[in-house]
Amino acid sequence: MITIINMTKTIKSCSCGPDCGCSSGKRCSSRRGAVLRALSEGGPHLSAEEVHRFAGKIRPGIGIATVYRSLKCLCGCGKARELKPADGPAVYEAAGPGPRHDHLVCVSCGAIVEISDPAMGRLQARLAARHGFSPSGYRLDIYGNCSRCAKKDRSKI
Amino acid sequence: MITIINMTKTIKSCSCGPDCGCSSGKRCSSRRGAVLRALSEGGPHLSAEEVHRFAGKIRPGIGIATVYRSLKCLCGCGKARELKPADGPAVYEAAGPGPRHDHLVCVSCGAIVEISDPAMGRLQARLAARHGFSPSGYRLDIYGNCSRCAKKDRSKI
DNA sequence: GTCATATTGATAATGGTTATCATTATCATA
DNA sequence: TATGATAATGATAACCATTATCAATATGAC
Repeated sequence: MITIINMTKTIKSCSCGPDCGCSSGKRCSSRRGAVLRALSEGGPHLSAEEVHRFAGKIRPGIGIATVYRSLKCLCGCGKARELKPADGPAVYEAAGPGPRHDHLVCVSCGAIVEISDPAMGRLQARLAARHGFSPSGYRLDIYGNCSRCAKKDRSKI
Repeated sequence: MITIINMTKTIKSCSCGPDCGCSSGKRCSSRRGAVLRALSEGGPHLSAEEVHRFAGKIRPGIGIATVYRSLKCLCGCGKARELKPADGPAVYEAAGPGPRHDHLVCVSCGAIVEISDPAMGRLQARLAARHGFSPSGYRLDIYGNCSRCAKKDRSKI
């Protein structure tokens, strides 16, 4: 099920900056702003739990349900992205208007390295077009061993 | 947490064919064989629940816990792959030795189209190498609207 | 200020997945 | 073939991330 953000209503004035998610036709909310700030300042990849902790420092008393709702809203309007690791809870990252990035995921130590390559965007668009698809986004995760873990493994043998 | 398949013990004889997952140093099991068969015959993308239903026809009485365990085992030894959609339960697909494929995911109707492109494998290897990564696999999901849903959207406007 | 309604926090409910445990099946060895 | 070690199994309880509910509150158009 895909949640379609309501676009029929537009806010005329906004007191919490242009980044709180309210530009998508929702009411302006200081909590959503706190969630977005937590997302962009708290680290590259935060679980909902971690976002909750961090947002609680910015806006004390914020509830975990609100964090989940805000994350969903922010993902819906493109200001955040959700990543689902093979195990553990979903993690989130702020998604600015800049170039998007992909992930190298180390299966040994769990490290996630963000990478960016323009060729990937081109290839993805080409693949989609070939199948009559109108792409809105993509996600590339490369699994393997990071250099440190690969070295560790070699020394064990 | 990564589950490392025990490789210290090797089975000398196997009565259920080379595809049951036991070649990874585990005991041979007819249920695991049934899960793998369900996976390859039941459809391109099955949830654990669906695998359970299908495997139950092959090997009646198989438990849901066994299905989860078998799926994990098969994923661990490369005979299956786990996909985590943005919502809903994880789905699984058989992963033969043939060329791997990527996914076009329609965000309107939920359809998943499998695509395959050798350029993707090359690009992925290049990206990993650039960061000292030893890649073991990757996953590319492209989100957007399939041709039918895109057409439907246009007719609405 | 007033009204309609989106948002919120607390918390119960949900549901996919995993852990537990007693029993059974598998396989190497004698 | 019998035996012992132990992996696999089924039933089900437990886990836990996420969602639904609901009454109270905050927001924004007028």
